[in-house]
Amino acid sequence: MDAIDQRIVSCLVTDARSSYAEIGGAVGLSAPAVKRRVDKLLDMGVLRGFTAVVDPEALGWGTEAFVEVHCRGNIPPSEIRGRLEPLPEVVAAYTVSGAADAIVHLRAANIHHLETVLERLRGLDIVDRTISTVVLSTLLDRPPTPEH
Amino acid sequence: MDAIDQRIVSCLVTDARSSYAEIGGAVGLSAPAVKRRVDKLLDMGVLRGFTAVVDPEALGWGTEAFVEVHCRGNIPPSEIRGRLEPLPEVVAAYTVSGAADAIVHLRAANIHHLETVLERLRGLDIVDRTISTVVLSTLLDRPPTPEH
DNA sequence: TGTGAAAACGTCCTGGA
DNA sequence: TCCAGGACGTTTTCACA
Repeated sequence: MDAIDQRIVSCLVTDARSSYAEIGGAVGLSAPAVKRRVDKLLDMGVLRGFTAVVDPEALGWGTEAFVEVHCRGNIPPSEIRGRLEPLPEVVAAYTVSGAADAIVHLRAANIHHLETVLERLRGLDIVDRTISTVVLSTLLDRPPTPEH
Repeated sequence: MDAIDQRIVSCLVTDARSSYAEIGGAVGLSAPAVKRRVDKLLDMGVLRGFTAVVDPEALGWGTEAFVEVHCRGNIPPSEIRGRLEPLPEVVAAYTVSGAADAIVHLRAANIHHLETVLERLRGLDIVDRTISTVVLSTLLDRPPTPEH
């Protein structure tokens, strides 16, 4: 993972469908050399894959919320994960420091759908109570880059 | 935006570097037909682009936090955005309902780096106070899919 | 790591349902 | 209007130096 690898990752984060020749031109390497490095980065797990960036609004996921989840008793993270994974509206979830056991990032079609999801979340027997924060607008959303 | 478009988007979310022929095989269309639909989806803004999924740990961004930001007085969202955008450690930011003016998602190299970033955040003249929640582990992290 | 060749792919254009 | 098929230039992907 040297400086050239970092620049290759930057290129792919900017556009995952750019050709090896293009990337090579940007970093000063031939296309096969770039491919070998990309394969290695995938193998090492630095690159996990390539995905399309979609507009959630256009797909009918216009409403977002962050939910602090407080669990009953001592629930291991794997248990929380197992309960959240079947809910398609959960796009991300974290265990956190502080009073809450987890922060859950939800995406729903609208406020009504969000309410239904929150009810299902509260209905889980591991969940004691939840504190919801509805997202009004997204100010910023960008992928992490290799350079600081 | 019909059922075939949704499946094309799903394919691209799963692997943004798959070929048009591969996608065509999955959805029952020829490669040129898939390309035309992808071009249209890009044009409509449903697809915003294609990016590499990187492992933040591998890039030296091992520490994450969510920060509730409370501003002084009435600050418009565009002003908040403008102040957060220059900070590379801010990976996402939202205006939200409730007492806080914004929720900021931070990524830092380590706890010490995180502390520095929090200080810079608190140093902004628009910021009154902040409440930080450090992420201990990521339970789930997945892109939004077209189907419910 | 770069070079070169073969196979696969992207990207047009044209005909047909 | 939207799709399949074909042609041509490009890219991927290998072997070898």
